[in-house]
Amino acid sequence: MRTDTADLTTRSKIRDAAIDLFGRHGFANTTIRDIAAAAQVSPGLVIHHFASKAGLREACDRHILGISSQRAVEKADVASLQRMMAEYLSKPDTYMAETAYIRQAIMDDSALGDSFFDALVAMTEDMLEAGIANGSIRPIEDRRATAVVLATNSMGMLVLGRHVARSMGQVEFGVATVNLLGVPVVDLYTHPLYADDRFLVAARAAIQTAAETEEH
Amino acid sequence: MRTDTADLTTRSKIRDAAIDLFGRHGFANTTIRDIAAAAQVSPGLVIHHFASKAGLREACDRHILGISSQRAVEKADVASLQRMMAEYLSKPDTYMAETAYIRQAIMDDSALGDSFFDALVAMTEDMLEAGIANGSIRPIEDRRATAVVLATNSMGMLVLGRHVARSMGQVEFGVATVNLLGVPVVDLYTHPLYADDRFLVAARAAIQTAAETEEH
DNA sequence: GTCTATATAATGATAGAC
DNA sequence: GTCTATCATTATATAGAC
Repeated sequence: MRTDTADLTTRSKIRDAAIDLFGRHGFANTTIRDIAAAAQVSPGLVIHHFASKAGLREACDRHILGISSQRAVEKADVASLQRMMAEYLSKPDTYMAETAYIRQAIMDDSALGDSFFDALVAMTEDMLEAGIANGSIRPIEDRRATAVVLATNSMGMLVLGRHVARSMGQVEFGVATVNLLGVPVVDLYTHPLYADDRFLVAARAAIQTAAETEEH
Repeated sequence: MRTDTADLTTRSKIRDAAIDLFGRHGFANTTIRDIAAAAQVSPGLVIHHFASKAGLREACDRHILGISSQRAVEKADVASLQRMMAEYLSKPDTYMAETAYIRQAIMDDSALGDSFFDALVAMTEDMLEAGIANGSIRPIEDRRATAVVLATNSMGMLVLGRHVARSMGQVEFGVATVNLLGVPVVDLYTHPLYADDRFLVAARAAIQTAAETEEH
């Protein structure tokens, strides 16, 4: 029981087909002909509506940014993040194309990808501050850098989804993969990986040395 | 004082130019003409040596795989990994093209990218086992899944390097970025992020629920 | 708004001279 | 081995009919 694209305007039908194909195969590997075929219109009509392939991409970017920032209005705390995560995973069809498109935008040199990553870092930093304030998260020295690392870890899971799934013996990244990795991920943030601080001491020393070498 | 490409055969000069451009702009965004121009030869000669663009890519893949597996002969323990890391970071020019190429291979649907990621996971799992055995790493329940998560975190930093650098106010990912993030990364593996295990308990419960819903 | 037909450009690949 | 010239294909984009 899906609404599909029956009630959409032709313009948005083309745009949605483009989002789907750009997200699955990347911008460079997708042709206007592919998009026209998927939207069941002529190639000329695609240009008629969006002027150029670049214009079509911009329209896709704007649309994705719109529906996402609309969703980001919700509070950015851990609980709502988990709710969003669950929502995403429970309705793959709805969010799959959107997620894949964002993934490609982050891998390409795209302004949309930049703003998404930046937003994730900002959100992570806020959650860090809030968590430290309410005692659920340990006080962190370098909160900015830690937020960047945490955001990178999250986004890396999305970008590398194909590899992650394969490594866990799955055909594609999905609910099953998350069920396999969810606990190990949280476990790594709950119990230290290293038995003692020898690696941290070594890292501090290495960077100290690097800094001194830098300034002679 | 660089050796540059003066003493290389024309064939390898073309191949190196291809590795550079494929790594920087991706396979689909690089034309044979671009490569020919970079190698200062005619487009026809590129085809003469490699038969097709796909053939050229295979040659690049083989070459990268060759020099990397040659390097992987070295012991895969934490110390030599850190030495390799330092080596990479101290000689950017030498390894930059290679690293960028591997990064693209991992983002593309490429057999080379697959084997690299798989190798990283295997190496990580070995280091996990060894570290647990010698007491430097805490005993881990699901070692496979944890190795996948750790490998994803590492690889994510490489794939998302551009974003990481930008988030830390740098123009490109390099030694300076690593100096900023090295300690926070190791710190996260040394001290738990969460103050208690409430999130772990919640994650276990959520996955338990998901599993029960699955089987009704 | 939508289509067909076509112009124009870029690209991968071929052929043959040197 | 290397180049120039060219082909064949594919792509974006335009023009004009309906």
